[in-house]
Amino acid sequence: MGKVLGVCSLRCGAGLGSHMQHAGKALCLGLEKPRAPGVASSRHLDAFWKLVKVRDRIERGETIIGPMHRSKHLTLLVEGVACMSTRHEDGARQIYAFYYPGDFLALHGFLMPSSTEPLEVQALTNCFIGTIDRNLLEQALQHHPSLGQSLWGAAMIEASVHRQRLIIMRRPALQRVAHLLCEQLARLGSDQRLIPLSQIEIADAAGVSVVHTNRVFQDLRKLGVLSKDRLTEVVDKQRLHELATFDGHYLDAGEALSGWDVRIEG
Amino acid sequence: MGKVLGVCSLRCGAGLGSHMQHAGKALCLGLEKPRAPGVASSRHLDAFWKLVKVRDRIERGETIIGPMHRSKHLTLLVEGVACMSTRHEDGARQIYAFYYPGDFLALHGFLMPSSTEPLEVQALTNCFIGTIDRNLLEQALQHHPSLGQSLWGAAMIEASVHRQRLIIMRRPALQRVAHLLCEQLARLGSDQRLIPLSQIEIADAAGVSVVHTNRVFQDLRKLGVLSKDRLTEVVDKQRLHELATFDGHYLDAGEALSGWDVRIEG
DNA sequence: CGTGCTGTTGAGGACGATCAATGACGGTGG
DNA sequence: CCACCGTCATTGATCGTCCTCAACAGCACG
Repeated sequence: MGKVLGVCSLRCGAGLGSHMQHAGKALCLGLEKPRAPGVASSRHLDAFWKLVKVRDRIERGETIIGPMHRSKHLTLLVEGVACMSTRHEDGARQIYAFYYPGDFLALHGFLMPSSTEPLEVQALTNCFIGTIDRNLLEQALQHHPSLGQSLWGAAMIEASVHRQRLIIMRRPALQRVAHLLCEQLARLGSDQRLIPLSQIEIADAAGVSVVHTNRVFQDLRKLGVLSKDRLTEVVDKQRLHELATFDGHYLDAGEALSGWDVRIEG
Repeated sequence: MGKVLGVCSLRCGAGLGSHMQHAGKALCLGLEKPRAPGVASSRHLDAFWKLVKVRDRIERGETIIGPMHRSKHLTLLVEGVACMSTRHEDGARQIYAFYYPGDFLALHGFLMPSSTEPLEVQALTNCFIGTIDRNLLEQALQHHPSLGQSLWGAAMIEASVHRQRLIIMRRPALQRVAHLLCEQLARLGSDQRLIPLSQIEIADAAGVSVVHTNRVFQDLRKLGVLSKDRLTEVVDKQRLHELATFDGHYLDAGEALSGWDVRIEG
């Protein structure tokens, strides 16, 4: 079996296939609409999408956005998988969030350019990223104020995800991993069962050692939740949700921020 | 460590005797001038402060803001100590943040009224709270746009605090507790050495059992960091910072959000 | 065919949870 | 003033989860 890495899915555009394949092959053939966490599709997004220009191809393992990044543009993941992380002083990697096609990268870093947090966005597979110039975004936001709501909503959801993770950090490793898997399924889309992450990456995000993560995987396989092969494939989503006591509401922006209008001054 | 302004903070004026004491006694005697992150000039804050009306006295242990709170007003802690928390299904309490006089309570809940997170703000001592009506706030924000930046900046700092806590959750208990104490010192102010929290509350926030928290306290006392009496009193702040590898930058709003303007529509 | 990354398995040990009981302190009512 | 009570702090003992170290197997890639 091929590696899981390199697989990405498209669930933004309606007609786009979301087939899984392996290793290093870039499969996303196009991306019609951006998908930020919590940003439901709307007519404004069409206008938004026109602002995006594909800028760069990023090799797997490279840093997309560095620690002291003061962005004059907003970065968007067009294709591939990435994560936001920091390094502990002992070298261990703390992963805060995974990003999939359509996600804004380090949104809070764009909204708060002066943040001194040593955050880093790293490509977990070969990626394509798009950028939106700050000036262009400014204009768009003036025409479509609700777009700003979406931006802020997405940032607030990032915070919700962090809070949620604080909760499960106090639970045993199996539930921690299970919850993380649930979250990825929810982010990836309804019919997605294959999670494009390695055990190492899941371990770094769940705060569990790689060895123990592997044992948890085996437990989950015995429970009939994960498939037997080397892939991270969920075969019993219902059971997984039960094990994790997962409630995906915290990922919904819903009508978040309704009534608010965000715009950019000069 | 420059300006450590705290989370969601409209902090008391500097000259005010806001000395805290141990569990049970709420001693903040007054609150004259608010202070908010990211706003150098205080003329906006004066206008802001006039909107606040003291509404209620909250008894220790009571809930200030319930889980499904859809606020038509913004709540502000005038006096006392409070915390934002959730309950685990087993009854354990997860504390996300402590609030001190001048802090906004559950700011994200105000910015995202539709959030379904079961968050709760609870009074840890007898408290006085103030409220700002949403309509009034709306008007004020239109006259003083930078206030909106402050609101959003404070919300983003809440997220930073959560992220930071995710980092230290992977470190041993002593450093976890030490870091939490550092954070409280930074939030309380420069000269404050007495932390108005019980070991139980610190345990619930640090994710350590109460028993083990007590043992950590004793270790910290042997290290000469905490005083010998039953109070949570820091006598060697420098050493505490070293133990925790604390860097308070993540609490700075700095010039966050400069260039942004937030206002409220209807 | 080596090299590197990921996944897998075993053994030993540390950290911290849990249970249980006691001490210290403040407040309350008799 | 004293007995009683509730909350918080403290201590000991036991046990489980999970980390660490170490080695090896499978697979992709040059």
